[in-house]
Amino acid sequence: MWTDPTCPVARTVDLIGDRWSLLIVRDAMDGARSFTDFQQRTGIARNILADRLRKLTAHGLLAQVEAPSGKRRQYALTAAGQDLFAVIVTLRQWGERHAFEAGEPHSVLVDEHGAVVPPVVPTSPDGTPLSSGTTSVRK
Amino acid sequence: MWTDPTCPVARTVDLIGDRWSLLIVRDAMDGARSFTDFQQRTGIARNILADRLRKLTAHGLLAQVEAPSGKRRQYALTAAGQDLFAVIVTLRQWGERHAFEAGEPHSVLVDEHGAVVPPVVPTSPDGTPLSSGTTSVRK
DNA sequence: CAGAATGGTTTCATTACGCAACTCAGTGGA
DNA sequence: TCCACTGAGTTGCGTAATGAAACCATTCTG
Repeated sequence: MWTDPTCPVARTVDLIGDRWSLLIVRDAMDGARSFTDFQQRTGIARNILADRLRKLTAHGLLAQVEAPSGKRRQYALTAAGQDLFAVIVTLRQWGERHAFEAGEPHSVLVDEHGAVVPPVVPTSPDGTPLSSGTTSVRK
Repeated sequence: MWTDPTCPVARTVDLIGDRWSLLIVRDAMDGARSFTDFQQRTGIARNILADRLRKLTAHGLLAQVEAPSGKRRQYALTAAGQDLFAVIVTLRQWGERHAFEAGEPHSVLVDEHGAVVPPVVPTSPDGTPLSSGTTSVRK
């Protein structure tokens, strides 16, 4: 099924590598829970949203949970879904750096004190910043 | 044109949020340079590969460069393309954690000394690890 | 120079996506 | 209780994207 079945990047892209899944996860992290909530935030077509919610649920990124007080069922991120946080953040930071013209306004990710989240950078165990030139894939 | 014009995540997903673009970038980081090289590594259809290489080039992630000794032109990552390193790494690490059965073999990212790259985690300026619960998007 | 390899393009069938209309169950107010 | 309303999808259908395979023009290579 995969070109390279042992590559984690390929598997991840196979699960969330489309136009909408990551935006659904983004909005779930930002508090979206209901069908219409997702639909209005993303602007996705309703049938596609239904399909993506099904797939994300089937793959264990989302789960349908009972709402507290007799309300309708809602979608919530599972632990695996929450764990995409670092992916969303790096995507966001790349976009901030490269997808906007100079001076063009865009939203910014801040921590609970309002401080801008500094760039996420992969490092080796001793803290040395890494790049594609200083890393390799071991099979 | 954009899904959400001010969200960096949406813009980034608009550029590379499909089944193949990220795999092309992954392979470029792993040394792929020629058309057939990309085609064989990813298994993508040739017409789609041509289209993606055009788009990635148009968006400034790849550039066509003259090869050293009168060889054919090749594709190389631009600085913006190289800067996707953190995105690829977080996708890879998520996949390692969640897209494989226990004990199922997969490739691993190592630094130049062969040490496994530790999990990338967003932090606030003081080094505190962050999650979706401790961050928010400021418009 | 002939043959092979490279880097695509074209054609056509299949699939995915997007929009609008429709269904259906569960509130919610009079 | 009755019935309108909202939320959560599903269905139908037209358009766009994708994939497989064949085809073509340069560029190497012997």
